[in-house]
Amino acid sequence: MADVWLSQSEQLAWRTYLRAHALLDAHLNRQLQSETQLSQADYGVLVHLSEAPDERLRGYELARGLQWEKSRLSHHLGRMERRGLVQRRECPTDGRGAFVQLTDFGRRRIMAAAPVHVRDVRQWFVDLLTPQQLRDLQSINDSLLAKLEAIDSACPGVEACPEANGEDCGGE
Amino acid sequence: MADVWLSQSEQLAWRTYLRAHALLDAHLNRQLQSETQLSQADYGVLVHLSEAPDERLRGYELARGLQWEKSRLSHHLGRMERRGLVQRRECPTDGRGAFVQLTDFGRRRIMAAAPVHVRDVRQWFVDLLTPQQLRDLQSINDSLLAKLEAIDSACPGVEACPEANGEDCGGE
DNA sequence: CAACGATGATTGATGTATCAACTATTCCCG
DNA sequence: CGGGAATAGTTGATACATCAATCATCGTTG
Repeated sequence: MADVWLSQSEQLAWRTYLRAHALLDAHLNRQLQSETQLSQADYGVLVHLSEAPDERLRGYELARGLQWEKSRLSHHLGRMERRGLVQRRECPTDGRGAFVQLTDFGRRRIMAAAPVHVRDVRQWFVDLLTPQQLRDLQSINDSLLAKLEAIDSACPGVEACPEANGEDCGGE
Repeated sequence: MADVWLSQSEQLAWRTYLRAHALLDAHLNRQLQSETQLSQADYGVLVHLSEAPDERLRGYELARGLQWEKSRLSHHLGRMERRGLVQRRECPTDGRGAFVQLTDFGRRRIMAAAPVHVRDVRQWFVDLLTPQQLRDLQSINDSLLAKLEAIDSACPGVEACPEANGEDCGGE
C-alpha cells in the first residue's frame, strides 16, 4: 500500500539479482572479447546471419531478431563492416533497403567463436546451477517475461517499444 | 567434451534469462530516465552517497560499493559534477585521493527519484512474482553469485592467470 | 632519507547505446 | 495519377563503458 519501499527480503532479492547478472555479463563479455575479438553484440549479429538463408538478412529482420533499435543496428553494422565481418548489399526488390551479408571472414570468426562462448555460458551459468535450480529459473523467468511482454503491448504510454538486447543463440 | 553445445532446456533457460533481464532493464532505465532525468548509474551513485556518513565517500569506496572500475567512476563523476549532482573535494588526510560529496541538488534529486524507482521495481519485478518465486530467485542468485565471486577471486584478471607468459608480453 | 612499489585517481582513445532528426522509397487510398 | 502515411535505413549528438597509459602521493624498506 503505502509500500513506498521494498521489504528487506524484496530488496535483497532485487539486489542479488542485479549483482549476479552484472557479474555474469561482465565475465562473458570480457572473455568473449579477449578470446575472439568479438563483443556479445557482434556475436548476436553473426549468429543470426549465419543461420539465415544465404547468410544474409534485411536490416529490419536483423533488428527484429536481435530486438535492437534500427539506429543501433545501423551504427553497429557500420563498425562491423569496417572490420570486414559483414557487407551491405543493395536490395534489388526494394530501393530503400539493403541486405546484410555475412562475409567469409565473418563466417570463420563466428564458427571459431561459438564453441568458446558456449563453453563460457556453461562454465559461468549452467554448470554453477543444479538441474533443479535451472528448471526453477527457467520457469520463473518465463512467467516474468510473459508478464513483462503483456504489459509492454498493453501499455500505450510507451511508444517506440522495441528494446532490450537479446543475444546469444549458442547453437544446439 | 561432447558438450560443445547446450541442451535444449539449457539453452532455453539461458535465453529466457537473458531476455527477461534485458526487457526489465530497458524498462527501468527508460522509465527512470524519463521521469527523473537520472540513469540507473546516476541512481546507484546517489544512493550510495546518500547512505554514507556525511553524504560523502572516497572514490575507491564508491567504486567498491558499485563494483565499478575506477576509470568508469571517474568519467561518470565528471559528468555528474557538471550537472551539479555531486562535488569533488580534497581529502585532507590523503593527498592522492578525494571525497565525493552529495550536493543539496543531488540530495533533492535522489529523494525525489527513489519512490519512483521503487515503484517501478515493484511494478516490473516484485509484483510480477509470487512470494515463493521471489524466494527461489533469491536463493538461486545467491548461490550463483557466491560461485561467480569464488571463481573471480581464484582467477584474478583474465591475463594474470598462471601459465601463458613467455614473459615477453609486449616487452619492448 | 632515497629508491621503489603500491595505491587513488585522472585522461584519452575507442567502442557502444540511445534519441531525435533526416532521406528516400514504397504503399495505399481517393 | 497524386499526395500523404508508413517503412527502411542513415546520421549526428550525447551519454556511457572499457582499456591502457599516466600521474602524484603514500608506505616501506634498505
